[in-house]
Amino acid sequence: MPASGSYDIFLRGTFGIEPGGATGRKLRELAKIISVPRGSIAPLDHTHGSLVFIADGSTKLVAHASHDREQIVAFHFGGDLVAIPPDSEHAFSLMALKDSGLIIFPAREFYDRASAEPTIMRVLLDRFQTALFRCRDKALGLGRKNAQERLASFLLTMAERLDNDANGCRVLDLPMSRRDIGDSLGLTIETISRQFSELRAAGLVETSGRSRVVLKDPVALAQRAGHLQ
Amino acid sequence: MPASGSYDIFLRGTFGIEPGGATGRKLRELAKIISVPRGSIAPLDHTHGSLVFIADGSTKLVAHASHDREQIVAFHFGGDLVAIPPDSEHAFSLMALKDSGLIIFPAREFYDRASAEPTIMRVLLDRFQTALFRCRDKALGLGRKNAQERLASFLLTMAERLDNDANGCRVLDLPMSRRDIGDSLGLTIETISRQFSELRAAGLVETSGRSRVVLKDPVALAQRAGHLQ
DNA sequence: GCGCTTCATTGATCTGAGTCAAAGACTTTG
DNA sequence: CAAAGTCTTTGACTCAGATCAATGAAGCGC
Repeated sequence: MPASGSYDIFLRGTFGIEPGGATGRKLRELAKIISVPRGSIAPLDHTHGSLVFIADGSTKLVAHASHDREQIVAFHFGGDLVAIPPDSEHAFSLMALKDSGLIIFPAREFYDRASAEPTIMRVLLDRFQTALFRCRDKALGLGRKNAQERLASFLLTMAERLDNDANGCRVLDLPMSRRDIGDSLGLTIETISRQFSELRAAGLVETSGRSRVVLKDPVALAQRAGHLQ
Repeated sequence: MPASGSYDIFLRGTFGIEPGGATGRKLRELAKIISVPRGSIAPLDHTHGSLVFIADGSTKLVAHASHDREQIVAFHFGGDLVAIPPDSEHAFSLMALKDSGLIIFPAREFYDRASAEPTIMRVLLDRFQTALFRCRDKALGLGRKNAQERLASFLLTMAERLDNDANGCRVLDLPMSRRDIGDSLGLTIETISRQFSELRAAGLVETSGRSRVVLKDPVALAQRAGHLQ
Protein backbone atom coordinates (compact mmCIF):
# COMPACT_ATOMS: atom_id res chain seq x y z
CA MET A 1 0.00 0.00 0.00
CA PRO A 2 1.52 3.36 -0.97
CA ALA A 3 1.96 5.91 1.77
CA SER A 4 -1.26 7.88 2.00
CA GLY A 5 1.09 10.85 1.76
CA SER A 6 1.21 10.22 -1.97
CA TYR A 7 -1.90 12.36 -2.10
CA ASP A 8 0.02 15.35 -0.78
CA ILE A 9 2.81 14.76 -3.27
CA PHE A 10 0.22 14.54 -6.01
CA LEU A 11 -1.43 17.86 -5.19
CA ARG A 12 1.79 19.75 -4.56
CA GLY A 13 3.87 18.21 -7.33
CA THR A 14 1.28 18.13 -10.07
CA PHE A 15 -0.88 21.15 -9.35
CA GLY A 16 1.27 23.22 -7.03
CA ILE A 17 -1.48 23.66 -4.45
CA GLU A 18 -1.47 22.93 -0.75
CA PRO A 19 -3.31 19.77 0.39
CA GLY A 20 -4.35 21.53 3.56
CA GLY A 21 -6.24 24.30 1.74
CA ALA A 22 -9.99 24.28 1.15
CA THR A 23 -9.80 22.81 -2.36
CA GLY A 24 -7.17 20.31 -1.28
CA ARG A 25 -9.44 18.99 1.45
CA LYS A 26 -12.52 18.89 -0.77
CA LEU A 27 -10.63 16.84 -3.35
CA ARG A 28 -9.18 14.58 -0.69
CA GLU A 29 -12.67 13.29 0.12
CA LEU A 30 -13.00 11.99 -3.44
CA ALA A 31 -9.64 10.25 -3.62
CA LYS A 32 -9.32 6.50 -3.46
CA ILE A 33 -5.68 5.65 -2.84
CA ILE A 34 -4.79 2.11 -3.79
CA SER A 35 -1.90 -0.04 -4.88
CA VAL A 36 -2.28 -2.36 -7.84
CA PRO A 37 0.07 -5.30 -8.29
CA ARG A 38 1.73 -5.99 -11.62
CA GLY A 39 -0.75 -7.55 -14.05
CA SER A 40 -3.87 -6.47 -12.16
CA ILE A 41 -6.63 -4.20 -13.37
CA ALA A 42 -7.40 -1.00 -11.49
CA PRO A 43 -10.83 -1.18 -9.80
CA LEU A 44 -12.62 1.62 -11.60
CA ASP A 45 -16.27 2.56 -11.66
CA HIS A 46 -17.08 1.83 -15.29
CA THR A 47 -20.49 3.45 -15.19
CA HIS A 48 -18.83 6.83 -14.68
CA GLY A 49 -15.68 8.46 -15.91
CA SER A 50 -12.57 8.30 -13.76
CA LEU A 51 -9.51 10.45 -13.35
CA VAL A 52 -6.47 8.49 -12.22
CA PHE A 53 -3.15 9.81 -11.00
CA ILE A 54 -0.23 7.40 -11.36
CA ALA A 55 1.64 8.03 -8.11
CA ASP A 56 4.32 5.51 -9.02
CA GLY A 57 4.77 2.52 -11.28
CA SER A 58 3.49 2.22 -14.83
CA THR A 59 0.23 1.22 -16.46
CA LYS A 60 -1.39 0.48 -19.80
CA LEU A 61 -4.81 1.73 -20.83
CA VAL A 62 -6.48 -1.01 -22.87
CA ALA A 63 -9.46 -0.64 -25.20
CA HIS A 64 -11.43 -3.81 -25.84
CA ALA A 65 -12.79 -4.31 -29.33
CA SER A 66 -14.20 -7.79 -28.98
CA HIS A 67 -13.40 -10.75 -26.74
CA ASP A 68 -9.80 -11.34 -27.85
CA ARG A 69 -8.84 -8.15 -29.65
CA GLU A 70 -7.23 -5.48 -27.51
CA GLN A 71 -5.67 -2.18 -28.39
CA ILE A 72 -3.40 -0.45 -25.92
CA VAL A 73 -4.39 3.16 -26.23
CA ALA A 74 -1.71 4.65 -24.00
CA PHE A 75 1.05 3.85 -21.52
CA HIS A 76 1.42 5.91 -18.37
CA PHE A 77 4.23 6.39 -15.89
CA GLY A 78 4.73 7.90 -12.47
CA GLY A 79 3.34 11.44 -12.35
CA ASP A 80 0.93 10.96 -15.27
CA LEU A 81 -2.78 11.68 -15.19
CA VAL A 82 -5.21 9.40 -17.02
CA ALA A 83 -8.82 10.17 -17.92
CA ILE A 84 -10.95 7.07 -18.45
CA PRO A 85 -14.42 7.28 -20.02
CA PRO A 86 -17.41 5.26 -18.86
CA ASP A 87 -18.01 2.12 -20.95
CA SER A 88 -20.13 2.72 -24.05
CA GLU A 89 -19.36 1.39 -27.53
CA HIS A 90 -16.07 0.13 -26.21
CA ALA A 91 -14.79 -0.82 -22.79
CA PHE A 92 -11.54 0.38 -21.26
CA SER A 93 -9.41 -0.98 -18.48
CA LEU A 94 -6.28 0.25 -16.77
CA MET A 95 -3.73 -2.46 -16.00
CA ALA A 96 -0.53 -2.18 -13.97
CA LEU A 97 2.66 -3.14 -15.84
CA LYS A 98 4.51 -3.19 -12.53
CA ASP A 99 3.31 -2.75 -8.97
CA SER A 100 1.77 0.71 -9.04
CA GLY A 101 0.29 3.24 -6.66
CA LEU A 102 -2.81 4.98 -7.97
CA ILE A 103 -5.05 7.78 -6.80
CA ILE A 104 -8.51 7.37 -8.29
CA PHE A 105 -11.11 10.13 -8.53
CA PRO A 106 -14.60 10.21 -10.00
CA ALA A 107 -13.95 12.53 -12.93
CA ARG A 108 -17.02 14.74 -12.89
CA GLU A 109 -16.87 15.40 -9.16
CA PHE A 110 -13.18 16.17 -9.38
CA TYR A 111 -13.72 18.74 -12.13
CA ASP A 112 -16.64 20.28 -10.26
CA ARG A 113 -14.62 20.80 -7.12
CA ALA A 114 -11.43 21.80 -8.92
CA SER A 115 -12.96 24.34 -11.27
CA ALA A 116 -12.69 27.05 -8.60
CA GLU A 117 -8.91 26.67 -8.67
CA PRO A 118 -7.50 28.13 -11.93
CA THR A 119 -4.06 26.58 -11.44
CA ILE A 120 -5.55 23.09 -11.29
CA MET A 121 -7.70 23.64 -14.34
CA ARG A 122 -4.78 24.99 -16.28
CA VAL A 123 -2.63 21.96 -15.49
CA LEU A 124 -5.50 19.60 -16.35
CA LEU A 125 -5.95 21.36 -19.68
CA ASP A 126 -2.25 21.03 -20.49
CA ARG A 127 -2.21 17.36 -19.57
CA PHE A 128 -5.30 16.62 -21.62
CA GLN A 129 -3.90 18.50 -24.57
CA THR A 130 -0.67 16.52 -24.39
CA ALA A 131 -2.62 13.27 -24.19
CA LEU A 132 -4.68 14.30 -27.21
CA PHE A 133 -1.60 15.20 -29.24
CA ARG A 134 0.02 11.89 -28.34
CA CYS A 135 -3.12 10.02 -29.30
CA ARG A 136 -3.20 11.75 -32.68
CA ASP A 137 0.40 10.77 -33.34
CA LYS A 138 -0.57 7.24 -32.46
CA ALA A 139 -3.50 7.40 -34.89
CA LEU A 140 -1.12 8.57 -37.62
CA GLY A 141 1.15 5.63 -36.92
CA LEU A 142 -1.64 3.08 -36.78
CA GLY A 143 -3.26 4.37 -39.95
CA ARG A 144 -0.32 5.13 -42.19
CA LYS A 145 2.94 3.62 -40.99
CA ASN A 146 4.45 0.21 -41.62
CA ALA A 147 5.73 -2.10 -38.93
CA GLN A 148 9.28 -0.78 -38.87
CA GLU A 149 8.25 2.86 -38.72
CA ARG A 150 5.87 2.08 -35.88
CA LEU A 151 8.49 0.32 -33.78
CA ALA A 152 11.08 3.04 -34.43
CA SER A 153 8.56 5.71 -33.42
CA PHE A 154 7.66 3.75 -30.34
CA LEU A 155 11.25 3.39 -29.19
CA LEU A 156 11.97 7.09 -29.65
CA THR A 157 8.80 8.07 -27.80
CA MET A 158 9.65 5.76 -24.93
CA ALA A 159 13.21 7.10 -24.81
CA GLU A 160 11.76 10.55 -24.36
CA ARG A 161 9.17 9.61 -21.77
CA LEU A 162 11.33 7.27 -19.70
CA ASP A 163 14.26 9.67 -19.60
CA ASN A 164 14.06 10.02 -15.83
CA ASP A 165 17.72 9.72 -14.87
CA ALA A 166 20.90 10.78 -16.65
CA ASN A 167 21.08 7.70 -18.88
CA GLY A 168 21.45 9.93 -21.90
CA CYS A 169 18.02 8.71 -22.98
CA ARG A 170 19.59 5.98 -25.07
CA VAL A 171 19.37 3.05 -22.70
CA LEU A 172 15.81 1.94 -22.10
CA ASP A 173 14.37 -0.50 -19.63
CA LEU A 174 11.01 -1.15 -21.17
CA PRO A 175 8.43 -2.05 -18.55
CA MET A 176 6.18 -3.72 -21.14
CA SER A 177 6.38 -7.07 -22.95
CA ARG A 178 6.59 -7.64 -26.69
CA ARG A 179 2.90 -8.43 -26.56
CA ASP A 180 2.17 -5.06 -25.01
CA ILE A 181 4.23 -3.32 -27.67
CA GLY A 182 2.31 -5.22 -30.31
CA ASP A 183 -1.03 -4.39 -28.74
CA SER A 184 0.01 -0.75 -28.68
CA LEU A 185 1.24 -0.61 -32.28
CA GLY A 186 -1.55 -2.67 -33.82
CA LEU A 187 0.86 -5.49 -34.68
CA THR A 188 1.47 -9.06 -33.54
CA ILE A 189 4.15 -10.20 -31.18
CA GLU A 190 5.93 -11.98 -34.03
CA THR A 191 6.07 -8.86 -36.16
CA ILE A 192 7.52 -6.87 -33.26
CA SER A 193 10.17 -9.52 -32.82
CA ARG A 194 11.04 -9.53 -36.52
CA GLN A 195 11.34 -5.75 -36.60
CA PHE A 196 13.60 -5.78 -33.55
CA SER A 197 15.78 -8.27 -35.41
CA GLU A 198 15.94 -6.00 -38.44
CA LEU A 199 16.83 -2.92 -36.41
CA ARG A 200 19.44 -4.98 -34.60
CA ALA A 201 20.87 -6.22 -37.92
CA ALA A 202 21.00 -2.63 -39.17
CA GLY A 203 22.98 -1.64 -36.09
CA LEU A 204 20.36 0.86 -34.91
CA VAL A 205 19.56 -0.84 -31.63
CA GLU A 206 20.95 -3.45 -29.29
CA THR A 207 18.87 -5.57 -26.97
CA SER A 208 19.77 -7.60 -23.94
CA GLY A 209 17.43 -9.58 -21.81
CA ARG A 210 13.74 -8.96 -22.30
CA SER A 211 13.51 -5.33 -21.42
CA ARG A 212 16.84 -3.64 -22.07
CA VAL A 213 17.12 -1.73 -25.35
CA VAL A 214 20.00 0.53 -26.35
CA LEU A 215 19.40 3.07 -29.11
CA LYS A 216 22.70 3.11 -30.97
CA ASP A 217 21.69 5.66 -33.58
CA PRO A 218 18.66 7.79 -32.63
CA VAL A 219 19.00 9.96 -35.75
CA ALA A 220 18.80 7.04 -38.16
CA LEU A 221 16.00 5.68 -36.03
CA ALA A 222 14.07 8.94 -36.40
CA GLN A 223 14.45 8.66 -40.17
CA ARG A 224 13.09 5.12 -40.16
CA ALA A 225 10.26 6.35 -37.95
CA GLY A 226 9.07 8.64 -40.73
CA HIS A 227 9.67 11.77 -38.68
CA LEU A 228 10.14 15.11 -40.34
CA GLN A 229 13.83 16.04 -40.49
CA MET B 1 -16.29 36.73 -44.87
CA PRO B 2 -18.36 35.56 -41.90
CA ALA B 3 -20.08 38.24 -39.89
CA SER B 4 -17.64 39.39 -37.23
CA GLY B 5 -20.59 38.76 -34.92
CA SER B 6 -19.64 35.09 -35.10
CA TYR B 7 -17.23 35.91 -32.29
CA ASP B 8 -20.12 36.89 -30.03
CA ILE B 9 -22.01 33.74 -30.93
CA PHE B 10 -18.89 31.74 -30.18
CA LEU B 11 -18.39 33.19 -26.70
CA ARG B 12 -22.03 33.10 -25.70
CA GLY B 13 -22.96 29.78 -27.32
CA THR B 14 -19.86 27.81 -26.44
CA PHE B 15 -18.79 29.26 -23.12
CA GLY B 16 -21.88 31.08 -21.94
CA ILE B 17 -20.02 34.29 -21.20
CA GLU B 18 -20.68 37.83 -22.39
CA PRO B 19 -18.40 39.15 -25.15
CA GLY B 20 -18.61 42.62 -23.64
CA GLY B 21 -17.12 41.55 -20.30
CA ALA B 22 -13.47 41.94 -19.37
CA THR B 23 -12.45 38.40 -20.36
CA GLY B 24 -14.53 38.60 -23.53
CA ARG B 25 -12.69 41.72 -24.62
CA LYS B 26 -9.26 40.36 -23.72
CA LEU B 27 -9.90 37.25 -25.80
CA ARG B 28 -11.30 39.27 -28.67
CA GLU B 29 -7.89 40.87 -29.19
CA LEU B 30 -6.42 37.44 -29.91
CA ALA B 31 -9.08 36.27 -32.35
CA LYS B 32 -8.43 36.09 -36.07
CA ILE B 33 -11.77 35.69 -37.81
CA ILE B 34 -11.48 34.31 -41.31
CA SER B 35 -13.39 32.37 -43.91
CA VAL B 36 -11.74 29.46 -45.67
CA PRO B 37 -13.07 28.21 -49.01
CA ARG B 38 -13.69 24.54 -49.62
CA GLY B 39 -10.41 22.72 -50.22
CA SER B 40 -8.20 25.41 -48.71
CA ILE B 41 -5.92 25.09 -45.70
CA ALA B 42 -6.46 27.33 -42.69
CA PRO B 43 -3.59 29.81 -42.29
CA LEU B 44 -2.21 28.74 -38.93
CA ASP B 45 0.99 29.68 -37.18
CA HIS B 46 2.76 26.33 -37.21
CA THR B 47 5.53 27.42 -34.88
CA HIS B 48 2.98 27.72 -32.07
CA GLY B 49 -0.12 25.84 -31.08
CA SER B 50 -3.49 27.12 -32.23
CA LEU B 51 -7.00 26.87 -30.92
CA VAL B 52 -9.61 27.06 -33.67
CA PHE B 53 -13.36 27.46 -33.33
CA ILE B 54 -15.38 26.22 -36.29
CA ALA B 55 -18.06 28.92 -36.54
CA ASP B 56 -19.71 27.17 -39.47
CA GLY B 57 -18.82 24.68 -42.16
CA SER B 58 -16.73 21.55 -41.69
CA THR B 59 -13.04 20.73 -41.68
CA LYS B 60 -10.57 17.88 -41.58
CA LEU B 61 -7.44 17.83 -39.45
CA VAL B 62 -4.70 16.11 -41.42
CA ALA B 63 -1.47 14.65 -40.07
CA HIS B 64 1.33 14.31 -42.59
CA ALA B 65 3.54 11.25 -42.30
CA SER B 66 5.70 11.69 -45.35
CA HIS B 67 5.23 13.41 -48.72
CA ASP B 68 2.23 11.41 -49.95
CA ARG B 69 0.89 9.66 -46.85
CA GLU B 70 -1.78 11.50 -44.94
CA GLN B 71 -3.90 10.49 -42.00
CA ILE B 72 -7.04 12.41 -41.20
CA VAL B 73 -6.98 12.62 -37.46
CA ALA B 74 -10.39 14.20 -36.93
CA PHE B 75 -13.33 15.83 -38.67
CA HIS B 76 -14.93 18.92 -37.19
CA PHE B 77 -18.26 20.64 -37.71
CA GLY B 78 -19.90 23.92 -36.81
CA GLY B 79 -19.55 24.62 -33.10
CA ASP B 80 -16.50 22.39 -32.62
CA LEU B 81 -13.21 23.46 -31.07
CA VAL B 82 -9.92 22.16 -32.45
CA ALA B 83 -6.52 22.28 -30.75
CA ILE B 84 -3.60 22.07 -33.17
CA PRO B 85 -0.04 21.48 -31.95
CA PRO B 86 3.02 23.21 -33.37
CA ASP B 87 4.87 21.13 -35.98
CA SER B 88 7.41 18.72 -34.52
CA GLU B 89 7.84 15.08 -35.52
CA HIS B 90 4.75 15.42 -37.68
CA ALA B 91 3.02 18.34 -39.33
CA PHE B 92 -0.69 19.06 -39.11
CA SER B 93 -2.97 21.09 -41.29
CA LEU B 94 -6.62 22.03 -41.06
CA MET B 95 -8.48 21.95 -44.36
CA ALA B 96 -12.02 23.10 -45.10
CA LEU B 97 -14.34 20.42 -46.52
CA LYS B 98 -16.81 23.14 -47.45
CA ASP B 99 -16.61 26.92 -47.20
CA SER B 100 -16.06 27.47 -43.50
CA GLY B 101 -15.87 30.32 -41.03
CA LEU B 102 -13.12 29.98 -38.45
CA ILE B 103 -11.99 31.86 -35.38
CA ILE B 104 -8.31 31.29 -34.76
CA PHE B 105 -6.53 31.92 -31.47
CA PRO B 106 -2.94 31.40 -30.41
CA ALA B 107 -3.47 28.56 -27.94
CA ARG B 108 -1.17 29.55 -25.09
CA GLU B 109 -2.34 33.15 -24.98
CA PHE B 110 -5.95 32.03 -25.06
CA TYR B 111 -5.47 29.71 -22.10
CA ASP B 112 -3.56 32.37 -20.17
CA ARG B 113 -6.33 34.92 -20.56
CA ALA B 114 -9.15 32.42 -20.10
CA SER B 115 -7.84 30.75 -16.98
CA ALA B 116 -9.42 33.43 -14.80
CA GLU B 117 -12.85 32.36 -16.03
CA PRO B 118 -13.78 28.96 -14.52
CA THR B 119 -16.72 28.42 -16.88
CA ILE B 120 -14.46 28.72 -19.92
CA MET B 121 -11.86 26.38 -18.47
CA ARG B 122 -14.51 23.85 -17.61
CA VAL B 123 -15.93 23.86 -21.14
CA LEU B 124 -12.44 23.59 -22.64
CA LEU B 125 -11.70 20.64 -20.39
CA ASP B 126 -14.89 18.87 -21.47
CA ARG B 127 -14.20 19.48 -25.13
CA PHE B 128 -10.63 18.26 -24.86
CA GLN B 129 -11.75 15.19 -23.00
CA THR B 130 -14.31 14.39 -25.67
CA ALA B 131 -11.69 14.87 -28.38
CA LEU B 132 -9.33 12.56 -26.51
CA PHE B 133 -11.98 9.87 -26.09
CA ARG B 134 -12.87 10.08 -29.77
CA CYS B 135 -9.23 9.84 -30.72
CA ARG B 136 -8.82 6.72 -28.58
CA ASP B 137 -11.79 5.10 -30.27
CA LYS B 138 -10.17 5.94 -33.56
CA ALA B 139 -6.92 4.35 -32.40
CA LEU B 140 -8.82 1.21 -31.47
CA GLY B 141 -10.38 1.09 -34.92
CA LEU B 142 -7.13 1.75 -36.76
CA GLY B 143 -5.22 -0.79 -34.71
CA ARG B 144 -7.64 -3.65 -34.37
CA LYS B 145 -10.62 -3.45 -36.71
CA ASN B 146 -11.03 -4.70 -40.25
CA ALA B 147 -12.24 -2.60 -43.15
CA GLN B 148 -15.94 -3.35 -42.71
CA GLU B 149 -15.93 -2.66 -38.98
CA ARG B 150 -14.15 0.62 -39.58
CA LEU B 151 -16.62 1.85 -42.15
CA ALA B 152 -19.61 0.77 -40.08
CA SER B 153 -18.17 2.59 -37.04
CA PHE B 154 -17.50 5.64 -39.14
CA LEU B 155 -21.04 5.82 -40.48
CA LEU B 156 -22.56 5.47 -37.02
CA THR B 157 -20.27 8.11 -35.59
CA MET B 158 -21.13 10.49 -38.39
CA ALA B 159 -24.83 9.81 -37.96
CA GLU B 160 -24.46 10.86 -34.35
CA ARG B 161 -22.38 13.94 -34.99
CA LEU B 162 -24.28 15.22 -38.03
CA ASP B 163 -27.67 14.73 -36.41
CA ASN B 164 -28.44 18.44 -36.55
CA ASP B 165 -32.01 18.42 -37.83
CA ALA B 166 -34.90 16.02 -37.34
CA ASN B 167 -33.79 13.59 -40.03
CA GLY B 168 -34.00 10.73 -37.56
CA CYS B 169 -30.20 10.50 -37.77
CA ARG B 170 -30.49 7.89 -40.50
CA VAL B 171 -30.05 10.02 -43.60
CA LEU B 172 -26.55 11.39 -43.91
CA ASP B 173 -25.13 13.97 -46.25
CA LEU B 174 -21.44 13.29 -45.89
CA PRO B 175 -19.38 16.41 -46.48
CA MET B 176 -16.27 14.36 -47.22
CA SER B 177 -15.17 12.33 -50.24
CA ARG B 178 -14.38 8.61 -50.35
CA ARG B 179 -10.73 9.60 -50.27
CA ASP B 180 -11.27 11.53 -47.05
CA ILE B 181 -13.05 8.58 -45.51
CA GLY B 182 -10.17 6.36 -46.54
CA ASP B 183 -7.60 8.79 -45.17
CA SER B 184 -9.52 8.85 -41.92
CA LEU B 185 -9.90 5.07 -41.59
CA GLY B 186 -6.40 4.16 -42.72
CA LEU B 187 -7.74 2.48 -45.87
CA THR B 188 -7.65 3.16 -49.60
CA ILE B 189 -10.41 4.69 -51.64
CA GLU B 190 -10.99 1.35 -53.39
CA THR B 191 -11.44 -0.51 -50.12
CA ILE B 192 -13.96 2.08 -48.94
CA SER B 193 -15.87 1.63 -52.15
CA ARG B 194 -15.87 -2.15 -51.88
CA GLN B 195 -17.09 -2.01 -48.30
CA PHE B 196 -19.89 0.36 -49.28
CA SER B 197 -20.88 -2.17 -51.93
CA GLU B 198 -20.95 -4.96 -49.37
CA LEU B 199 -23.03 -2.99 -46.89
CA ARG B 200 -25.36 -2.06 -49.74
CA ALA B 201 -25.65 -5.70 -50.82
CA ALA B 202 -26.42 -6.68 -47.23
CA GLY B 203 -29.22 -4.13 -47.15
CA LEU B 204 -27.66 -2.16 -44.28
CA VAL B 205 -27.22 1.09 -46.18
CA GLU B 206 -28.37 2.80 -49.34
CA THR B 207 -26.37 5.41 -51.20
CA SER B 208 -27.37 7.96 -53.80
CA GLY B 209 -25.11 10.46 -55.46
CA ARG B 210 -21.71 10.94 -53.89
CA SER B 211 -22.65 12.12 -50.47
CA ARG B 212 -26.07 10.78 -49.55
CA VAL B 213 -26.10 7.68 -47.32
CA VAL B 214 -29.16 6.15 -45.69
CA LEU B 215 -28.65 3.84 -42.74
CA LYS B 216 -31.33 1.21 -43.19
CA ASP B 217 -30.44 -0.87 -40.16
CA PRO B 218 -28.38 0.96 -37.53
CA VAL B 219 -28.56 -1.98 -35.10
CA ALA B 220 -27.08 -4.46 -37.54
CA LEU B 221 -24.55 -1.81 -38.48
CA ALA B 222 -23.51 -1.45 -34.83
CA GLN B 223 -22.95 -5.20 -34.69
CA ARG B 224 -20.74 -5.10 -37.76
CA ALA B 225 -18.89 -2.16 -36.22
CA GLY B 226 -17.74 -4.39 -33.38
CA HIS B 227 -19.55 -2.35 -30.75
CA LEU B 228 -20.48 -3.83 -27.42
CA GLN B 229 -24.12 -4.84 -27.38
C1' DG C 1 -27.79 19.84 -72.97
C1' DC C 2 -22.83 18.45 -74.14
C1' DG C 3 -18.27 17.62 -73.36
C1' DC C 4 -14.83 17.73 -69.67
C1' DT C 5 -13.08 16.68 -65.31
C1' DT C 6 -13.23 14.55 -61.17
C1' DC C 7 -14.85 10.94 -58.30
C1' DA C 8 -16.56 6.18 -57.56
C1' DT C 9 -16.87 1.43 -58.68
C1' DT C 10 -15.25 -3.06 -60.06
C1' DG C 11 -11.81 -6.52 -61.36
C1' DA C 12 -7.08 -8.80 -61.35
C1' DT C 13 -2.93 -9.27 -59.11
C1' DC C 14 0.53 -8.41 -55.46
C1' DT C 15 2.44 -7.91 -50.82
C1' DG C 16 3.21 -6.86 -45.85
C1' DA C 17 1.78 -8.49 -41.90
C1' DG C 18 -0.99 -12.31 -39.74
C1' DT C 19 -1.27 -17.14 -38.52
C1' DC C 20 0.48 -21.52 -37.40
C1' DA C 21 4.26 -24.15 -35.69
C1' DA C 22 8.57 -25.13 -33.57
C1' DA C 23 12.79 -24.11 -31.27
C1' DG C 24 15.53 -21.20 -28.28
C1' DA C 25 16.35 -17.82 -24.35
C1' DC C 26 15.26 -15.72 -20.12
C1' DT C 27 13.15 -16.00 -15.18
C1' DT C 28 11.36 -18.12 -11.42
C1' DT C 29 11.00 -21.40 -8.00
C1' DG C 30 11.43 -25.44 -5.45
C1' DC D 1 21.08 -25.05 -9.79
C1' DA D 2 18.00 -27.69 -12.35
C1' DA D 3 13.41 -28.05 -13.90
C1' DA D 4 9.39 -25.64 -15.34
C1' DG D 5 7.10 -22.09 -17.24
C1' DT D 6 6.94 -18.02 -19.76
C1' DC D 7 8.48 -14.97 -23.24
C1' DT D 8 11.01 -14.34 -27.61
C1' DT D 9 12.78 -15.53 -32.00
C1' DT D 10 12.65 -17.65 -36.51
C1' DG D 11 10.53 -20.07 -40.44
C1' DA D 12 6.73 -21.51 -43.75
C1' DC D 13 2.48 -20.39 -45.45
C1' DT D 14 -1.99 -17.54 -45.83
C1' DC D 15 -4.87 -13.68 -46.50
C1' DA D 16 -6.94 -8.92 -46.09
C1' DG D 17 -6.27 -5.02 -48.08
C1' DA D 18 -2.98 -2.37 -51.34
C1' DT D 19 -1.86 -1.56 -55.92
C1' DC D 20 -2.57 -1.37 -60.80
C1' DA D 21 -5.82 -0.85 -64.45
C1' DA D 22 -10.09 0.06 -66.69
C1' DT D 23 -14.90 1.39 -66.83
C1' DG D 24 -18.81 3.94 -65.23
C1' DA D 25 -21.30 7.79 -62.79
C1' DA D 26 -21.77 12.73 -60.99
C1' DG D 27 -21.08 17.23 -61.08
C1' DC D 28 -19.60 21.56 -63.61
C1' DG D 29 -18.63 25.06 -67.06
C1' DC D 30 -19.73 26.67 -71.32
